[in-house]
Amino acid sequence: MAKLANVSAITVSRALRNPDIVSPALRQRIEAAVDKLAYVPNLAASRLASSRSHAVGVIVPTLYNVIFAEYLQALHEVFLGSGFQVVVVNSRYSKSEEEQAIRTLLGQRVEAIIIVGVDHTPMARRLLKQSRVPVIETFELSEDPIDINIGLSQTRAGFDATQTLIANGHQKIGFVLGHPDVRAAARLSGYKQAMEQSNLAWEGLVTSLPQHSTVALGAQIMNSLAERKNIPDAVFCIDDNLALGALMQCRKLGLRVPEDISILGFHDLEFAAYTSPSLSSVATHRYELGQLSANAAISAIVKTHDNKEKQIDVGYKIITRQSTAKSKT
Amino acid sequence: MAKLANVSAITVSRALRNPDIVSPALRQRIEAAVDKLAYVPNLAASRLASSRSHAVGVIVPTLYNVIFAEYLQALHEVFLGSGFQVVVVNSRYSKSEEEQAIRTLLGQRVEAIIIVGVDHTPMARRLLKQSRVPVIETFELSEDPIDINIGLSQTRAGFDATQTLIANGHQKIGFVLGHPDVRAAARLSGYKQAMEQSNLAWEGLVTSLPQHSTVALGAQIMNSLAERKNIPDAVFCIDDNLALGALMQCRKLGLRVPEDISILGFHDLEFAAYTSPSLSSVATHRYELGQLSANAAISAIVKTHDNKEKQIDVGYKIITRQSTAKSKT
DNA sequence: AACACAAATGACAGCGCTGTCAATTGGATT
DNA sequence: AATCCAATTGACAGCGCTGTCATTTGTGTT
Repeated sequence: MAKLANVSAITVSRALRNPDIVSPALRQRIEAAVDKLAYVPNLAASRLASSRSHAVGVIVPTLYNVIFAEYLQALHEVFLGSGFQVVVVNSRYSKSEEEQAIRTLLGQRVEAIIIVGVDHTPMARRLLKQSRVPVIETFELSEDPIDINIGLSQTRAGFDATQTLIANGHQKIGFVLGHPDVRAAARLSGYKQAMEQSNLAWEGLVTSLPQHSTVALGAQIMNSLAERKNIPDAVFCIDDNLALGALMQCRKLGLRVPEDISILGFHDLEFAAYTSPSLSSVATHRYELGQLSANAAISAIVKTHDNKEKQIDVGYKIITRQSTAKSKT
Repeated sequence: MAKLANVSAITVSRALRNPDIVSPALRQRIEAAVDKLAYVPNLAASRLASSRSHAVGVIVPTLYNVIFAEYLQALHEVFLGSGFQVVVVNSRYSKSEEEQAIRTLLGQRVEAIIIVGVDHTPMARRLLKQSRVPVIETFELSEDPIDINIGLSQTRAGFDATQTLIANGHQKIGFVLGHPDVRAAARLSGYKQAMEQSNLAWEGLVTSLPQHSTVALGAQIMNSLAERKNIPDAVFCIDDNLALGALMQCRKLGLRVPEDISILGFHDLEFAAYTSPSLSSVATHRYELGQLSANAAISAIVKTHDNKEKQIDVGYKIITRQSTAKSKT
């Protein structure tokens, strides 16, 4: 900054960070100079000198899924209101990229790290632990949280959802998913537990393709499912995108939903209530998850109290709409 | 870094940045120490000392829309491969937040700024110009680019799309949108031009609600549209989410698509081809946009050649599917 | 053995801010 | 008028790296 606009560097620093403590005269001169030069302070220098980054890091597996967009939205709202910059990094569902992302964030000396998932490389865990920054693991429940853990039991959600289908009298319940990330795998495992508990077979009823869950994939899978001799009488889709694709494909194939086949989604995305027929789903509370995570991070940073809860289960809620109904058999 | 692991700081720096130029013996000692301490270099210090941030800034209006997720995906792929960190900031469709975002990014001394849109506050323009970092404005075409501009004409896209509906024999063509951001407004303006050119009235045919475009909103608008005495025989929706909601609501209302009403979306989102009936739309090339932007940024940073193109029009493509058809009248 | 040259390592200063403490200024108080 | 105190302002050093140049070491050549 051209302190050639009359004053010492430190006064400029003060005027910019806390205008009130500088006299009006100087403040005005400084503001004029700042404006004239379109001066923007070097954050790297500021961070280095103050040893505060005023930044928090967030690691998500993808930006390509609305659930994380919603979650990030909530995080942003809380953090920006508190003067923190949010640094979002995408691990692309890879543990090694996640470890890399952690290094990047720690290198920036973020003041907290919020990370989706509870499975990390051993090195990633060490980095997080030794860094001594508050760590919040989210979306899942951990047996052994690094620090704070806010999530829901994906396995129980899969189990309970399957139970509702079984309770509706379905026996041949298909499970469809794309490339199984950790949370999808947990839901699948819940499904299998529920099936086994009711002495129902699941072998041959699980359809998985390596792509990420999309409407297109849902349509494609439903299409191949329909070519079999015995079509499932209910299908539990790993997320609502798959479910929507399945729903659409059923229409094309002349399969009636829910009369011929029940369809259950997951996540209760915004559109679920507005499809035709409307889509039953399992609501996960992304927004709340984001808010709780952000607030937990902030309390941990200012550590007013370390009576902080170490683990919060935000649960889930099964939403029954038109796409699932009692079996006619 | 505990150079208490035997060597000078500068050697650690070298070993970490360019292992090849350090002897195997030292390198090993250093790696061992780094591992032991879970040492992560302070990026702020590095950036300050080297006056390189190895970061590029991206400003998007929202994370809550897949088109930007797709776009960011492409940016990430190109930049991460080139060793740049991508810093994403969300302006939430606000010009003042955008200006703030620009300050944040310039403060971090990002080496290029990629920004969605071509309308900025005067101060934002000044900041960008005086900063001397390469600036890439995208998604729209600018009359007066700050630096590089890669986009498409939203107005022409709106115009041409409307033309195809007119060419199908439709006369009462509705236009529905949520809260009109700049690009939506441009498409609307294209629609009006096309209608006027064919001597068709558009007054009373434009329905706008202040929310962001969602499936829910599309259903809601279609519902209110259907309550009128004379329902439009075609509807141009500002994006595919609205169109999907409209499509679903038509089914609920017993309106046949396209027999009773044609529906045209925008952006050609992934699901458009898989709805039932499949959705006609206007393909915008987000992925290509992202790749071109990233590559333009990289060339500008290394400025191998400044024979760089200043403006690229990536165009759009009207995709006709089942939801639009010739009018029966 | 003497020399030249490349490779490996280190010393030093400085990037642009801010924490800390000292100096100055201008009333208010007695 | 002398004293005191709060409000302003500045001096200085240092945050943890890296650019630059100097020094040391090792190898090959004649």
